[in-house]
Amino acid sequence: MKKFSSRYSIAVHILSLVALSPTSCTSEFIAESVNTNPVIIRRIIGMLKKAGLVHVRAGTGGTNLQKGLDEITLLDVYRAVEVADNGDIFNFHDETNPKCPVGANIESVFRTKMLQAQSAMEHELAQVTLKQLVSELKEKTGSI
Amino acid sequence: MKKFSSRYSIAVHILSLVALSPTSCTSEFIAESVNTNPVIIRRIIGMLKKAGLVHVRAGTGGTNLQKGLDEITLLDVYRAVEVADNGDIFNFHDETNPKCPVGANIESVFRTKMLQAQSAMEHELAQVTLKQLVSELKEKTGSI
DNA sequence: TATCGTTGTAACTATAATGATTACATCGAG
DNA sequence: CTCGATGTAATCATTATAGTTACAACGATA
Repeated sequence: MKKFSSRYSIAVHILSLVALSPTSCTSEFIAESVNTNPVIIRRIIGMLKKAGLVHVRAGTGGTNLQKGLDEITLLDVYRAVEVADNGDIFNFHDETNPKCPVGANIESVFRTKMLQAQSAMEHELAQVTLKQLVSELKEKTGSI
Repeated sequence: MKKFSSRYSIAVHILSLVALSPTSCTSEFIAESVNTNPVIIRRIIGMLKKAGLVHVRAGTGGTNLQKGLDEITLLDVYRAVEVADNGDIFNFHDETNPKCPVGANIESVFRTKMLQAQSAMEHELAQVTLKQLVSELKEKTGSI
């Protein structure tokens, strides 16, 4: 089955690194920690920038948080890099047969349930701030 | 972003149709309601069969529920047609740099949060039985 | 037993998202 | 002006999905 892209985990990685790093974070530097290509990093940073989560110094280089660590939740990051047009994570088979009573009405009934499930997931993501995450990260690493 | 496949909505459609239809449901018949190819239907029915949700009469044709309507939840259907190997819906960027304190530990911290979010979603799906869904469907259609 | 409709699958195609990479224009401090 | 960094387009390989054709196997029944 298709999962969420790894963009999300990379985005969280980037933000954690930016939060913890005393030095300026270039895409090259971040790419080394993530172990991927700098362009991948720049693309994701572009999304985070568009969402107002980070500020990037073009030309001279370097990324910084634009909000406090406790003002950014995992839901914010999720929405910045994963969410499609309408935000739904479930697909529906369009164009069911309108002549069939089931085909004509199943989608709206099913969609309601799916939106509830998605809300539950997003609610959970909204509970976790980057501050918490980074704090747990610090515990794991001892200190940085 | 990539969403869940429409297999899930088709699977629910199939089960609702089988539950409501007084006549035997062939893949041809179901395909007409869903408005797709019979092979698509047979493929999904194959997954539902493997999960023990339906019984199929090969040769003579026709699909029936193998459990009571109130014994099948949306989570059961979800797992039958959508769940990958380990069941996780989130991807992680593997092979982060182990020399970087963040790269070495971010995944395990992040994964914990993601599994909580996924659990919340699945818990919501587990609350809805096909019986409820079909009952709401009946209300919508007046009667079938 | 032979027939006929149905299921179960394999094989193939088109489409789309992802992740990686190269290339290059643009930015901005020194 | 120069140099390093960002922003972004273009390309490629890989993978999942959805649809389609084709056909073997099944099983009731005439």
